[in-house]
Amino acid sequence: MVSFMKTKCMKTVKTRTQKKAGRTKRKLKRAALDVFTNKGVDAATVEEITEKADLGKGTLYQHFDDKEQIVITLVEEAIEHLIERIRSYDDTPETLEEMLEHLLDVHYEFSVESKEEFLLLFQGKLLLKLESEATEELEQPYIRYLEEIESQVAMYLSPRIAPHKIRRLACAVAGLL
Amino acid sequence: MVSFMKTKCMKTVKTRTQKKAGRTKRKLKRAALDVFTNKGVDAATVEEITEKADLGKGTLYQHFDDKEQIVITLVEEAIEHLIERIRSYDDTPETLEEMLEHLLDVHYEFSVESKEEFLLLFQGKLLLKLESEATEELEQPYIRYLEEIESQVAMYLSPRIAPHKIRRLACAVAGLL
DNA sequence: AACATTATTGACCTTTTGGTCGAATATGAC
DNA sequence: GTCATATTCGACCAAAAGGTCAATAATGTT
Repeated sequence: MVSFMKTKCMKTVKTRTQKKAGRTKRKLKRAALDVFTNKGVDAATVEEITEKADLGKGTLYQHFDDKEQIVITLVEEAIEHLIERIRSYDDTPETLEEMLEHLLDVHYEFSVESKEEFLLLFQGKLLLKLESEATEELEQPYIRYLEEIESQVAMYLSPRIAPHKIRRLACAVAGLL
Repeated sequence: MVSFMKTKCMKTVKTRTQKKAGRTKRKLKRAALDVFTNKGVDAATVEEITEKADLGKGTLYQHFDDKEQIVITLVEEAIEHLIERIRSYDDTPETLEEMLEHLLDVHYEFSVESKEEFLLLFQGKLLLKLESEATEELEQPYIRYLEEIESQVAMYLSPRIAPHKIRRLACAVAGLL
């Protein structure tokens, strides 16, 4: 019998093994990001990743269900970082122009300061299939990201503008089209 | 003993089998382009291609050495088409501005009218590795393409401008950066 | 220290896939 | 028609890669 609760969210209370597991997971993500950006997601192999992380192959499957899951995790995190940047500005943009400038600046900065995440996000086929129908798991973060841009931009636009036009504008800003 | 020459370049003189072989090769290229743009070059399989072309697997290897060769062939052809477009303008650009406008127009048109070739060319990792050292077989057509743009643009620029700046401009025009 | 729990490992299995090859078919020369 | 040549085919092979698991090591609890 276990006699205590798993206090899931109290970050500070972490046993040593949990910390180690955390470090391992981070090492895996680092290595995976590296391999993915260098060889492409499809061409990258699980063993390359674990080898680069200096870990056994099985370890990866302790932390992620499968190869796709680690891709999804990395994409989600990268999108999260991008959105954080989008939401934080030194001084609030007053006009649509200023807002667009802000968005473009953010993307440029991101591509420089987080080059690998940037490469991961805008690698290959994914982006160009957003128009299509299937809402696969991998596409969801991209959609979240577009919606974020849309909501930011929409504030400066007349409510009469058709949603699909806003979407197009968002795509253009994101460089997805 | 064979009693006649293979007249390699006289296009019009084609035996029926040669014509059929040509059709087959074209079917393969069509199918490959299709699969590559939909699933990505790495994820695409040879059997998907031959199946889509409604041909046996071995047939592909009759016409191409291996999977990479068919990729290279398609990339080369696409680049060739792009370069053809770049070289042909209704009226010769007079200024640098007009030249740049022409180049951008061409790229846009190409992305619309030859969507699949466009997607193939600007898919994934390839483009972003041009800065690096290795002159792999696949990168050569891209370099040819950049050099074409450079030469077109250079005509309008002072000869004092550093080559690497011209290269940068070419990259920007091509959308490679 | 003794036992329980969790993390890690790498040999192993299975599926996928690039590539081969001899048989079969179609075409060309005579 | 007959033989030679070129093309096509798909069963087959070997290598690569995703994923599993029983054994091992590390950590936590009493």
